[in-house]
Order: sequence, then structure tokens, then C-alpha cells
Amino acid sequence: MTQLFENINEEDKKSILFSLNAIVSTFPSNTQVYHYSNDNVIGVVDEGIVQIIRNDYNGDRVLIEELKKNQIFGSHISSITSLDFEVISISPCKITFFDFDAVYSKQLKENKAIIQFQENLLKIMSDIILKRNSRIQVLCQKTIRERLLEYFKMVSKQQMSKNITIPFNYTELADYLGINRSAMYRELNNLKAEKQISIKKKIISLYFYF
Amino acid sequence: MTQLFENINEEDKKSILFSLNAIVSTFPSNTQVYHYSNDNVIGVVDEGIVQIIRNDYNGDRVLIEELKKNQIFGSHISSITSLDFEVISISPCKITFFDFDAVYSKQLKENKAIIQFQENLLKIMSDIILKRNSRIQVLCQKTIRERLLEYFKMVSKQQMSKNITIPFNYTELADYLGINRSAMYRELNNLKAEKQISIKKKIISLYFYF
DNA sequence: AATATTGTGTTGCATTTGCAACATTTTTTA
DNA sequence: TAAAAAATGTTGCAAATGCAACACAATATT
Repeated sequence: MTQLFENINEEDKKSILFSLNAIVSTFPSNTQVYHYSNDNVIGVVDEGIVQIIRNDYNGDRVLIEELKKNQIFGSHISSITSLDFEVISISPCKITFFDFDAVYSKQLKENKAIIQFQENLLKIMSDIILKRNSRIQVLCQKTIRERLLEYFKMVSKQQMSKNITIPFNYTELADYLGINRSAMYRELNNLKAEKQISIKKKIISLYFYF
Repeated sequence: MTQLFENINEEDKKSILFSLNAIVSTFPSNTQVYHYSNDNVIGVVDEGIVQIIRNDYNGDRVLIEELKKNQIFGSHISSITSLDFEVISISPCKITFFDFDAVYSKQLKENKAIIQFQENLLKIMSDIILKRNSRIQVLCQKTIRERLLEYFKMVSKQQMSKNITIPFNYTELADYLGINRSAMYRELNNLKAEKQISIKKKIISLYFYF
């Protein structure tokens, strides 16, 4: 996974962050990390874990994404341009905010390191697009069983193992898959009964071929 | 919507395309436009319409996206790194292909217009991410009714009207929403019966408040 | 212009799903 | 460490959904 300051030395990093009006903030757990504004702010997670969540008009919450160290969010890439989107810390965390529009300011065009920075940003964006595509692939599956299996295959490919570790708790997993939690448990039990999978806490072993 | 060569003159455009090993190809309707390769190729739709499609292991097709003039696709941003992804022309079309990795080659760093090109590419990517997020928002709705309404709201916002024009045929719309076609019709009829919407061919009028 | 293909629209039925309402366990917070 | 909150796990039931199998209309193809 590409990082924002890959191949950029400390000095250039400081200079870039200064030019981008960067601000570093810390937050306790369970706090709103990002408030809607008209500026195109990008946030980088330096420490901790945050979630991008949208609250439905009917009260359901949609977990858009969970972000860890070095991952980014912002109005340009997270649809958090409306009030129903939230970025929430689920552990104490440290976030660097900077101004997206400033990335292409004239001032910065003089700085050579900015080209590397832009390249990193572009690669991060293409990573995000690939992640979103995978998510769409899973969500397009019609049945709960198909969603689970598609998701398991995806994670198995990422983790390069048939024993996968779910990066969510099971309530969040249901949110992520866009399905009802209890219906998900039912289907997990069916899969267990058919010996397609086995579950030990957050480790799921896949016994089917793909 | 940002375009790849916005604020770049013809001369610079030619120079950039040359450096990126660009090739312009034309295709008749219903043809495979993109074949999997190890290179990180980006395709730009100059004329016509193409669809990015993934064929499921169980035979269902998932319509990832429909692309028109100036929109882009590629291995870096379309998950078309595996053989089950296809890019299909649904009308005669003209496509410019270029090498993604060359965008940051040393040769190009000497060219000033490339900075504008990189900026455009970055903005296009953030547009794509926003589009994918909207799609996820729709697909996370649990019922067919909710998906339809969420989608209608989204399109209404885009088209800035309560009389929206569906950019698909209804079979494709069902694919896009990840639901069964006949179940979709049933629900559309329910919505009509409740006078929440009315349908005339591909124009749907929304009567509910949001 | 005739034929083939694709899209539209409907319905019955079996299956899947969401929901509510629980009990229980685990984790967090005071 | 006690109390509160959140997560796990289960089940019955009503409602929603997918699927198959149609008929018909509209487009494309030869």
C-alpha cells in the first residue's frame, strides 16, 4: 500500500505540510474527527483507527470504510460533503489535516518534492478505487450466502491464506456487507453445518474451492 | 466533470501522448475493447460508449460502470486485472490507450504540461471515487424499494430535476442496482400505484419529498 | 422485408430475508 | 471491580425477493 510521504525526506515533508496549511490534531475514542466544511480538506490517519459512516434517513448506518495508519479521507474522496456523513474515531487517534486545493497551488509548483507527493496521492487514489470496486463486487451479490463467499474470497486473496482474519467485529461485518446481522449469523451457521467454513472468533477457515 | 486534457494545448497534448506511448484504436459495437495485460494501461473514451462488466462464477453479470466521452478505465482503477473483467463497446467507439506507469517517468518530468496532466488525472480519480461511493450507498440499501429511491434521489441531484432520465435500459438498471429484474418491475409498479413516481419510457418523475 | 435477437412487462411459488425480541457473553467505563 | 454498554448468538414469523416461465414489443441483422 502506497503512503503519502513515500520517498519524501523529513525536510521536504515539513515544507509540503506547511504549504498545505497542515494541522495535526489528536482525538479520544468515539469522537467526530471531521466536521463538514466548504474547504476540500484531506485527513491522514497518523495513529489509531477511524470509520467513515453514513447515517440513513431510516436510521440504518452504512459503514463506508475503516481507515488505519496512513490512510486518507476527505470531501473529495469520501462523499463527506453532506451532514449525514461522519468520520468517527474508534480508538484514540492522531490525524493530519491539509488543504487539497493547495496541492496544485502556484507556490508549490516550485517545490520539487511536490511531484513525488502528487504521484503518491494519485497511487493512493487508484488503491481506493480498487477497494471500492471490490466492495461493489461483493454488494452486487444477491444473496447473503453469495456476499459472504465473495467477501471471504476477496479477503483470502488479500491475506494470501485460506484462514482469514476478519478485520471487523461481526456487527460491523454485517454493516459492511449491507445485510441484516441476524440473517448473517443464520447463514454463517448454514455454511458451518455444510462444512464449507469453520469459525474460531475472528478467524474463518475456508474449505471450499475457488 | 474534469477532462484529461483540460487546460492543455494541442501541441503539449501530442507531446504527452507520444511520451506515454499512446495508441488510438477504433472498435465496432459489441466488441471487447480491452484485453488483460501486465502493463498498467489506461483507456480514454474519445467517442462512443463502453461498459465495464464482471462475469460472476455463477453466471450473473455485474455492471460496474458505463463510460462515455472523456471517461477513463484501466487496470489501476477498474479491477480489470483478472480475466473475468471485460470492457465492452456498446456502440462504435474510439479509444486512446496509454501507459499509466509512464506518467511519472523521468522523461516526462522535464515537460511542464505534464503537471497539468497529472492534476487532471488526480481530479478524475477523485470523481471516480465519489461515483463509486454513491454506488456503494445505493447498494447498501437492503430492500429493492430503498435501492430504487436512493438511486432516484442520487440521479435527481445529478440532473437537478425531479424528472429524471435513466441512463440505462431497465435490464441494465437492475444489474446496476444488483437486484432481480422482475422483482424490480414489481416494486416499480408498487411505487406507481402509491403515486410516488410515474414512468414514461426512460423518464421517471418523482413525487415524493426528500 | 423477413428473421433473429434483445428488451419489456407480468405472475405464481418456493425460498430467503429482515425484523423483533430475546438470553448470554464480552468489553468498556465510571 | 461493579455497573453499563456493546457485541454475540438464536428463533419465529411476516414480508420481500429471486427464479422460472411466460407473452409481447422493440431493435438489429441479414
